[in-house]
Amino acid sequence: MIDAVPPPLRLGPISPAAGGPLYQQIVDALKREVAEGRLRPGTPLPSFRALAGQLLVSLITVKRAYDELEREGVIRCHQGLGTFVSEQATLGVRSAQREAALEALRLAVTTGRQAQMSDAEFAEALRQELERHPQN
Amino acid sequence: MIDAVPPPLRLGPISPAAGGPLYQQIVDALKREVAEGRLRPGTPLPSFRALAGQLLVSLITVKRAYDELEREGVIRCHQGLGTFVSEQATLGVRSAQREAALEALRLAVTTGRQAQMSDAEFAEALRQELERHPQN
Amino acid sequence: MIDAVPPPLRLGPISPAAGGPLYQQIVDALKREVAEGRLRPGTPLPSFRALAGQLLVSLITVKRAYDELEREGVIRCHQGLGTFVSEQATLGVRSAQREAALEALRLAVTTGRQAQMSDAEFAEALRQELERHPQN
Amino acid sequence: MIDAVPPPLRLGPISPAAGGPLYQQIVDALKREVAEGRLRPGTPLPSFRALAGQLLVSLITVKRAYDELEREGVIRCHQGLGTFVSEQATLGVRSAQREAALEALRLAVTTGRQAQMSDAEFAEALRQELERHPQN
DNA sequence: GTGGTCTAGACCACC
DNA sequence: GTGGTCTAGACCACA
Repeated sequence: MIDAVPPPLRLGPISPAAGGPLYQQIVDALKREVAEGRLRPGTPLPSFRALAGQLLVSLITVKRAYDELEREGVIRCHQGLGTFVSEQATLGVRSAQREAALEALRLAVTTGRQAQMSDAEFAEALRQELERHPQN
Repeated sequence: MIDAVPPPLRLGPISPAAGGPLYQQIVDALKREVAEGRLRPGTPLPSFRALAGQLLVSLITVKRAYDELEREGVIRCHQGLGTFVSEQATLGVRSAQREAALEALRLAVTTGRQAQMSDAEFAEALRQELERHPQN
Repeated sequence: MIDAVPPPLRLGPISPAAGGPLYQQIVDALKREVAEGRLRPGTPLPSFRALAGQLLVSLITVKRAYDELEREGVIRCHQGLGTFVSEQATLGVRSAQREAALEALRLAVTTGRQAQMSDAEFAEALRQELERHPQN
Repeated sequence: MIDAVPPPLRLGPISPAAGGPLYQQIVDALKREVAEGRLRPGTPLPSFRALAGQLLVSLITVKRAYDELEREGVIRCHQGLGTFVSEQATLGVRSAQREAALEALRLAVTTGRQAQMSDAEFAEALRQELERHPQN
């Protein structure tokens, strides 16, 4: 019996119109796949060329995204073998996302307090957002 | 008896190291002063040259910040007269800050949900942040 | 029987908030008085000081406005005697305003044509405006 | 067969003598190209450096014009990629030009009425102008 | 190569 | 004095 082939990587469209740098959009999309469990440790990633073709971006943009992800310990690039999701990827990414979420929440509070937002308003706003994004 | 003059504007230090563009830091600092009521409608702002000297940035950088603030309706620049906080400044800035806070909260939720954060964790994190920044 | 005293000059408020330069606002306001017949040739104008006090602007701003009006032949300044509406003022101002109106209309047409406005749209817009400003 | 390339951008001469600020002249010229359909959504614009060279103005002046156009939603600037006419550009510019035309017409009427211009005179002047600028 | 930011300094119009 | 515009040139981030 051979290993089950992982489903092909399906990332959202990468576009300059979306705001941020292209390489950052790729980084975020891949982190999201890892955090939500669709990309498991050990899974091989597409080659630079394959992903560049799939996302319609330049090769060096993909290279930069992979560099960033390797720097953060999410993936491992092995010369000649290919690129793989690292073993600690899921935990690492999740704790990083967690920290990012807390940071955003911190920003929300400092900004809202400047505009005199009350505890109740914050609580209500949070409740609404959580409802809109139910836990998996 | 002498005329009451507004207390001298005291902005936090502006530094290239602090992340964003210098002019944006100035914009944010001034918006904060307005939102929190320390800078009231009608108050004269320092001249370009004065603020540039005080913050140790270029005159052009101050100009750019003032331009942005005038575009957003926070201040009014009058050639030959000076620059003043506009009448609707406080309300406008506060509602904009409110919207920005909600946006940040939205980001916190989408990011945290990717890392499987539960409703309880969000609520607890919010509670802590609100405690750290009590309402004025 | 003595000459009827002209009614005191009553100009709209002059304010930096209105957009243009202060001196220009004064020039326009006085031209309007002349064009509409409330200021007749020979009528004496307030002194620099009087008008500056009345409009709450600086003396040199009034000076600049009077200079401009004299340059255009609307008023005559006589050292020691005072300032008076010139004899040809009404006709001159009216023909100048006429020309300005035509110029604005020209601009309206070139601008609107760029946005593909039709003859009918222009005619209808003109009709509405004329209704809103009936002839005296 | 080679790819179709858009015809090179041909803007009228930009000159300090023409009245307004240089950057505003550039803004207006580009809006005109968009409004009249010669510049379609998605079309790439010349780079800052290229346009600065072509118009014989400073790079910064072009930058300022592009900034203004991006703020108004007419173009999109993408770091590293270039600058493009935005998707909603044509509609947006046309409705803005329309509004500007109505505003100019409003000014024409208020100014002309001060000089006692009659309905008939306005109508005749409009007729002449429309003849001089026939609809495309 | 592209656009994004910052600097130093000039000249002008307005008050 | 004020703000408004323009220039020449630098450095950085992105593709």
